[in-house]
Amino acid sequence: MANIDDVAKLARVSTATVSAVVNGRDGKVMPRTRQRVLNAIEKLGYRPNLYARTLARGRSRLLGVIISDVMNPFFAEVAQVVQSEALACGYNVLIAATQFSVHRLNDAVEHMIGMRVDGMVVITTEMDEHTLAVVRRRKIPVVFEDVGTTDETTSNLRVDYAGGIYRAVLCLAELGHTHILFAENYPSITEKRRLFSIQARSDAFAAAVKKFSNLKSFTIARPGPPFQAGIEAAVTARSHFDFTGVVANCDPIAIGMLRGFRRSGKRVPQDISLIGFDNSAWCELTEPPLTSVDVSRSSIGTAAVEALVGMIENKTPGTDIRIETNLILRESVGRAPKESRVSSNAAVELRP
Amino acid sequence: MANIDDVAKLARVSTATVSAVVNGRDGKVMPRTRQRVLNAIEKLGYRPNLYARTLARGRSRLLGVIISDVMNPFFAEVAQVVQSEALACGYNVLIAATQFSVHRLNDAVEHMIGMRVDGMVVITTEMDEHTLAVVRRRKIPVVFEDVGTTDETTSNLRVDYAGGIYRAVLCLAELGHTHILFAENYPSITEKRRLFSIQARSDAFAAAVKKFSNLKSFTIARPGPPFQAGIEAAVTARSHFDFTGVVANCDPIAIGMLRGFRRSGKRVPQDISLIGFDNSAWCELTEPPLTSVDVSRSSIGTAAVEALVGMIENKTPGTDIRIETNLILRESVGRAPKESRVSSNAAVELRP
DNA sequence: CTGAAAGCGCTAACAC
DNA sequence: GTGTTAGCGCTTTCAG
Repeated sequence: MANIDDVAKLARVSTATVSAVVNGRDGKVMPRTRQRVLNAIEKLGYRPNLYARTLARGRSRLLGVIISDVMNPFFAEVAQVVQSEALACGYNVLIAATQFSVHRLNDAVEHMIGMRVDGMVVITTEMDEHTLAVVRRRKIPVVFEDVGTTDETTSNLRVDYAGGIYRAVLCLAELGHTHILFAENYPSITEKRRLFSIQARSDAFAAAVKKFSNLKSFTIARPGPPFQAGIEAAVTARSHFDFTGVVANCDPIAIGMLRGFRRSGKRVPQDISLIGFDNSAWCELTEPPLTSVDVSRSSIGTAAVEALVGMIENKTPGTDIRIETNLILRESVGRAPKESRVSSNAAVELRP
Repeated sequence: MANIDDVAKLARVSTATVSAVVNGRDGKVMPRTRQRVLNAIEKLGYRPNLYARTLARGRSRLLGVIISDVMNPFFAEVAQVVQSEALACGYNVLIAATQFSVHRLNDAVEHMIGMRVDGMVVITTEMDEHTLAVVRRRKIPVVFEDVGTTDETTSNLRVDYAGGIYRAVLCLAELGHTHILFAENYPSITEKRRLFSIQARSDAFAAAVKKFSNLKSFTIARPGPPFQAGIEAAVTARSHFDFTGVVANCDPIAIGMLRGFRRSGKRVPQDISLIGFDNSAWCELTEPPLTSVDVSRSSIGTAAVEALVGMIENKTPGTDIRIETNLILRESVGRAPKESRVSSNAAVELRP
């Protein structure tokens, strides 16, 4: 493949001139010369080698974004927004997915360091102290989501789970619901530990309910993938608890519950009001469309890039960045029905 | 940031030795020396500069994949599969999204050339002759989807739309449906041109129906985004055509129709059987779950990488690669109802 | 305005 | 086994 020397030779100029033309530092190049260079480039199909360029420049203007899974629309959208935002700031973006493996997280980080990224944003469900330490030590500006510490080169996105869940509960309360169920899942029978962001929602629910004196609350947790867990939760919960409002800790659970309720003859929203979490694209497609708590992916993306660029270019120290949440009203919520159902507290897996 | 010289100095060896250690060319390095080098690396936090490495090696072992949109699960999954498949073959992968813009397609291609990718797979809805020519001229191995030509360095993925649609029609016919509707959308009132892959499905439907002597078929096309178009199509179609089976040209349309039918009091599958196209994740979540034609994303990914690696490493000439499609049965299809509805052929936008 | 030349950090012969 | 060194292709002073 043709290189800068070939072009220089063909245009009968030096490589410096070619470089100037290629990088738009005109002004310093006579139009005639410039044209000769351009012709040579065209003729040879010359394209600068970006490795050589980056090496020579000593600066990558590259941002790394590490997410858990490209196929998850949440992560995909965040990556997307980071990318276009970064582009606007003159940075290119390198995307890596960990597939939820700590090992691949580590690989990704090492790769980004090798690529000399100027900064990175890590929005993953998994996290590794060691990996984190490596980044810290190098003082590479980095933005995490919901990770504890903050320092000179690390910022933190804090999603306002509490606010979102509170709004969901408030909404139900205002519609007259007094008995509210929180539905969640956990990985499997043997693995009950959950991600921080998932746990945070549980905690937020407990906290939200406390603020209302007249609310009775229940929690049901089922093992397995969220959609299945949701179906099961809907069926199980109805025979154990007395409730008319439900907050699910993610949309797939809510969608599963929608199916569970329908199959057991309960109508949403006439009999039961249902609220999901994440405001994913699915919410629009369900029947009825699902009310859900929105975590702005675009806020996450823009906030991350803003923080990153600040740390990179102005040495701004890392900060906590609050990410707002909002309740998006759709048709899955309605006034609480008049009559109440029989209550009974048998043994189901539930959380305090 | 520490470089190879720093490490060499600290370990009191030459850079060649450091390089040998870093690249696992042990055998040629005494364990003692090796250890010294490793210590130095650890102490300095040394990580090889990938740009310098690639430049020196003269080979990127990089594959580029260009898709239209990361947020679309179809593209995301293809990218995903290509990535892991490539990794298995010892290639890294660079992903770029065009957001359906020809301009960005071009940028992406230029960037990949700059990165000296060994080959690329381009699965986009948009396409540009000029861009294509640039790649051809450079003889960079490339895999396209549903693009006309094939040559020494370009292969083609051909999705078997005809087979998939045929199976859908066959399925309905076998269940006793004799009046079948094909539902599709087009960008907008002013822009009726559609993507090749979309048009191919229309054509496939027409062809499939011809194979059955007893089938009566209709087509309805509505402008706008598929989900909305689907809702509208369901409502409109029922007042104009007499049908019991529907094939939609993509899942969102089918999901929209599901809503449209429900709202107009028709039950799926009791009154109407409905089949989507793409077998997206949504199909599992609808009520009832949607029967759909599956285009194997993993086949696309693996086939693409296989073809690419063949062209790169063995100079295999480009070929056409057939991608199979399958009908995935779920609950949105059932036997045709006994009675038929009144028919009337008023003026709706339809396609031959 | 243009050219010569010194790196950027690493690899891979080729010596020793 | 280990060191020396000549590139890889581009950018960027610094002269002219």
